[in-house]
Amino acid sequence: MVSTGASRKEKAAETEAALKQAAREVFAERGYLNTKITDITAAAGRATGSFYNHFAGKEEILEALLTDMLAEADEPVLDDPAHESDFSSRSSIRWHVAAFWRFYRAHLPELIALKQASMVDPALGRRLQQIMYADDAHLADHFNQLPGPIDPDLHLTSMNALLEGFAHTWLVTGHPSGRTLTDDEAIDHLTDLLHHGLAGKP
Amino acid sequence: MVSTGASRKEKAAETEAALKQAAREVFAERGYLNTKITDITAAAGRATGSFYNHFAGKEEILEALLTDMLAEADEPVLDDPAHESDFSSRSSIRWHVAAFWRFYRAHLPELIALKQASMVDPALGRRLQQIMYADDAHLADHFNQLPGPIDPDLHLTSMNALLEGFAHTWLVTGHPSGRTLTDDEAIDHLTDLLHHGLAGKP
DNA sequence: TGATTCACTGAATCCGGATTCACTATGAGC
DNA sequence: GCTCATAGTGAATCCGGATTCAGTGAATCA
Repeated sequence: MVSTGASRKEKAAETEAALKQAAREVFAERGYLNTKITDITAAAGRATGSFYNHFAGKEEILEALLTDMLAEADEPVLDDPAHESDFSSRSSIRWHVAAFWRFYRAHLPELIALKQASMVDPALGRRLQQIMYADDAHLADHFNQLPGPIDPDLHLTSMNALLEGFAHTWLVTGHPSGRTLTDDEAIDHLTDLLHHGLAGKP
Repeated sequence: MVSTGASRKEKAAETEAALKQAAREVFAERGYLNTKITDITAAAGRATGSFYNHFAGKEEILEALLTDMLAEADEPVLDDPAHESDFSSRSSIRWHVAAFWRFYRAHLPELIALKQASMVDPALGRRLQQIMYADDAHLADHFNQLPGPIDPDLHLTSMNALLEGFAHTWLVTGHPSGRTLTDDEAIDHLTDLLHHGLAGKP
């Protein structure tokens, strides 16, 4: 089942890549907790035991996927260009929301898996989150630029809760009504809510 | 291990109650997915097999807990008295937030379990959510009273995401810093955010 | 009182899935 | 070409936990 005409290392790398890609697919399809090792190997077209030539277990392949994901992005979750470094204007809020939304959409499999794994094993979750949000501290600074008395801890957890929960509902589980959103609809809505609350544009 | 001097039905009811209470305790302590049937029976001081005299499995005891929870509350999640039936003023928003917060805090075990169960088994999740939020429709109506163009689906999922995610972080996993919040701090923060966005009180 | 039923009990059984490992095939080194 | 090292293979094994069930004793009923 392995393609031919490649060196040993090439083949090994190929298999590892196939396993990772297969893992992304099955994680997206049925979630992390519901996938068996054999689901991954089957999707990758390899034998069961082959998995263990590359990873110690499900946790490890998830870590590898998260590492890949972060390596691929310039900056972890919320990119932070100099020209959009605060939350005090609608456009800067929108910029952050859009960055989050695109990232979430592009990495559904990893983020679904991360969420499920964190849920079952809080210790693992903390470790993985630490990798993911290593630069939350940057964000906290930006909140300090907002007018009025601001509590960065509260604002940070609120934003995470809102963005992740909203994205999860619309991109992963799907809205009960079956309705779908365009990226712009979602981003605009979240931006408005963060900017001026339930009242919307003033 | 069963108390004496009771009729058969009384004893059975007593055992069932003990199992439910034990389930709440271990769900709160280690989560739904990580608890074994024997964890529940051990905590209840009963034998393993006793569990199956009352419930077909973990799913069923969770359903029973959710049913109890809802029966105990007058109205499901967000109570809705006539005098606070919209989201257009700060005080009405605060009222809803406070209702949610108290409910969440009072029913941590059930809500933790519900979240975990939903995560693994979307079909079960949908069924349970349907029980829980049967009256979401009421809320949607209230959003229509807000000024400006409002989209009830988006507002509803946003509020759920924000409130549940925030509550989960502070009441279940705990904030990474170890910091804790008083109920009023949490409720005020959420109210401000919903009312006027990141800018806080205008 | 004697017979019957019911809930409780916990050891035995069952089951799904993770992990291992003896074996095969092929590229690397000589 | 020959030997060694390595990745791949998948059936066998292992393991944790769910579920069962025959046995026990107390409440119910005649």
